[in-house]
Amino acid sequence: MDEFFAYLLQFGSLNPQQLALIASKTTPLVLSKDAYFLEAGHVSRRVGFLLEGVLRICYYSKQGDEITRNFIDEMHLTTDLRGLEYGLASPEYVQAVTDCRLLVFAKHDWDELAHTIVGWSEMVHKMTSKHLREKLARISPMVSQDATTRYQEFLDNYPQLANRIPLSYLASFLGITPSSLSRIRKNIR
Amino acid sequence: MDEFFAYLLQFGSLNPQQLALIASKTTPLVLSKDAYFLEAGHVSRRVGFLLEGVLRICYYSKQGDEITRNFIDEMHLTTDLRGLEYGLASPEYVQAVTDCRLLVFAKHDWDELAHTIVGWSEMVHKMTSKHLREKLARISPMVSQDATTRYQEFLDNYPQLANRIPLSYLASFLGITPSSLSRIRKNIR
DNA sequence: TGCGCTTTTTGCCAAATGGCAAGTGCAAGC
DNA sequence: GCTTGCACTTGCCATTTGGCAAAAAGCGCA
Repeated sequence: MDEFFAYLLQFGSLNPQQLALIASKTTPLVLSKDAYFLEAGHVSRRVGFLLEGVLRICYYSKQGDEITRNFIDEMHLTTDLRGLEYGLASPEYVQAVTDCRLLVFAKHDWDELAHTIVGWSEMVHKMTSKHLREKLARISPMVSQDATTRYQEFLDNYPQLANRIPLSYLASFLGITPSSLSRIRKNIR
Repeated sequence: MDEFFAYLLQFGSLNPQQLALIASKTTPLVLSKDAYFLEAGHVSRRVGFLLEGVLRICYYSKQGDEITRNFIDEMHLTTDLRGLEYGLASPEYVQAVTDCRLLVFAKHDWDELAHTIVGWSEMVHKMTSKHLREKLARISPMVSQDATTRYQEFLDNYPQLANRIPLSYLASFLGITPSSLSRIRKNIR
């Protein structure tokens, strides 16, 4: 829980009462490897904070290929804004890559905090936009880089992740085939 | 100005007085082709709404190559959130690809609207997150697609843009060389 | 331990893309 | 009409990456 408080306090100040209120709205959730936190076609009505483990976001392309679009690692929030803000079904899956522990808010509680905690929606705004900006900043350069550079940047961005993720997921995230990633790894050694 | 009002009203309701107040804070700005709306190293303290023309966001890679990261077309906002929200210098340029007409807010006025118009910061939040989510949704698939598919998706996403943008900028945006884009165009014909 | 399954590595060849340089086309200015 | 500059196209060849299949390695489980 302390880790979650530390995360929140990046985005504004909260007194102990407020932190306690926030904590009282969370439910612990354990996901086994390969279990889904969110399935495509469903409306996400919750917000998760990942205490331990790795999640991935994936979808199926028109050609039917499964594509891993993003990884979520410890101490980050995960939700589907389409569901949370607009009540729309998610086109993507959120799946546990390893066993995971999360703290989960129901949408209702998450939204209600805005009425109880002054500045809460401001903080949520900052979390959302920081999160989106960081994703964008990581993905944008990938378009103009070759596969080896993309892999090395991934290692820089997520040093603690590479050895916990199956090669096939990582290859898909990098936009290359598993064979190519395997060869790239060999060349780097 | 009506186009700008229509844009704003996507994100919440505003009465005529409020619209008039907002309008009174804008300054028209004309940019000639190739002029900069924002230069790397500077702190952006304004928000622009593009009435006419095309802008691009670009930067220089470590290798010194100029890379076009994004295009902004009519009826969209442009700013640098690092400057606006955190007072940080922009690492990127915002340059006019064609002659442009904009409406511009000074940061001070933009922020002040939050005190005068109930729900303004909420609206700004929605604009920001919608904008970021859309960019992300367009860029993400590009990583896993081949160059031809990326080009065709670009045509779908920005049908009115392709013929107004120099081939070299578009190639850079797509992460390929101008020669390759030229060949792709030939193959599609 | 040994079996069956999945994941990763490797080899072989084809296709896509890059690098570079020369050629073409078009528009502005003289 | 000619020249000049710039953007785009094309040709040639090297490199990267993909597709496919087989081999090897890892892993759970009886």
